[in-house]
Amino acid sequence: MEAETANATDEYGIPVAPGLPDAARRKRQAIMEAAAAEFLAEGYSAASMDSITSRSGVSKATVYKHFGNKERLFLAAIGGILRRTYAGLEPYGSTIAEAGDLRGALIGATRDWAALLLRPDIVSLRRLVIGETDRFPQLGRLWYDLTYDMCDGPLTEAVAALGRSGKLDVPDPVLAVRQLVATTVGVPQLVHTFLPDTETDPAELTRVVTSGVDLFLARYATPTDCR
Amino acid sequence: MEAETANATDEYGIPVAPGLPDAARRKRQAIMEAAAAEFLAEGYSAASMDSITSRSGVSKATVYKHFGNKERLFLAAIGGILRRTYAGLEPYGSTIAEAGDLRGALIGATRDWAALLLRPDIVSLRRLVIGETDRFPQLGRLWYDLTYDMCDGPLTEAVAALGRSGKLDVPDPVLAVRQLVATTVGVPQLVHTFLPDTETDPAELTRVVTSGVDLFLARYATPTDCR
DNA sequence: GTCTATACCGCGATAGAC
DNA sequence: GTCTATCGCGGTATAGAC
Repeated sequence: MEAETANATDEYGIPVAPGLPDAARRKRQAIMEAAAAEFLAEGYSAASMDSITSRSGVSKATVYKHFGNKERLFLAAIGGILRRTYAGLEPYGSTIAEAGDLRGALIGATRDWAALLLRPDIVSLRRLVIGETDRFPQLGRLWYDLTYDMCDGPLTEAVAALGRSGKLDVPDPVLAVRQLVATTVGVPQLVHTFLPDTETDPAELTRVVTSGVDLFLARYATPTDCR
Repeated sequence: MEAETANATDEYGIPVAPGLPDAARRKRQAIMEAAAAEFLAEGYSAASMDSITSRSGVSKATVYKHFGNKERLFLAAIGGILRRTYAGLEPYGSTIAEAGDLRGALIGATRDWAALLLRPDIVSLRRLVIGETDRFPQLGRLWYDLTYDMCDGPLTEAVAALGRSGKLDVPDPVLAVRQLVATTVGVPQLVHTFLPDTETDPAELTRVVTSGVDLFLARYATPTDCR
């Protein structure tokens, strides 16, 4: 049996910090930040615990006291970044069901969401999670769930509500939202995923997202007139 | 200056085999296959040259004679798989412009393309390429170009032709095809990317792809009647 | 809890005989 | 071209003093 300090995990199997003295907490935080930078730059296997140690300014033994081994440090660092990235966000779609201008609201929400996912640091984080999904399925599941909770879920809720009130004609709200996200966010994201130096300027992003929303509405909007 | 045998590359910077004796070619092939299996299972950094050596049944020195170093072996093995995977395929979309049943042709083409990209070995290969794109941008570029040449390019050609002949109303054929691919292939692909043990049965795939094609046609098909 | 010093191993790559 | 044997480095993880 090992010390519980190094073994507490959440429902994804990602390490969490129990109650600790203040000085220890600050060091733990420094280690996590150094680890995140190293893992993002090098990937899991190529990252070195020595490098993380010197980046964080503590000794190697301290790193191992806190996290036990490299795998747990990886999960704590990347899982932490993931959580922090999404923690400050307003769930998208929460205001869409009540919006007077549905088309404008959809464009705004998907553009914001796309702008976040196209940020270079998020693109790199996403590449890392995808690349390590075979070894660390918890991270893939965490990414998927966070994305669902912050984006697809609320949007599905809103689309279903609009369906009930007759403003949209959506036989399958879940699928419809996945299509909406794919035609808006997914289109530029595919390029950024494979071509590292791609940049999408805001005007082009707006154009793509707008076209995607119009595609969505052409199929799912309730016909209002016919001339 | 090193021997040219170990340094010939194609336009992506991926090693290619020059003219070699037959026995050497067979060993080279065995090394490439062992390397592909090892890299796919372990990723680049965690893969071991010793393991590749013993898998392939030749000595380590022979591996280095043929490929020079680990990076070049990785590029040759993964680039080779990529090329071989796509080499036997009929480019999608080539028959779409002339098809009598446009909707059926689009459903067939996107379903076939999706079925290929959802194969577990292709999903793993894609994860590997994405995960190593920062370190090996040639592979990301190669994947992107192959995908374009086999799928998006021909489809764009067909859609543009259908636009010229008045059967579709597409102001931007390039964007329209990216949207079509996103709503069909991209929707199930996203799940498979992050959740390793996902399976999509053929009926569900057909349902998703059909819905995506109908979404596409709702916006871009030329209106025929209005009741 | 934190440090320094180190054990121990597997890695990529090479030398030299054949 | 191919082999066996080995080098030297950097990896994760730990022991023991404070």
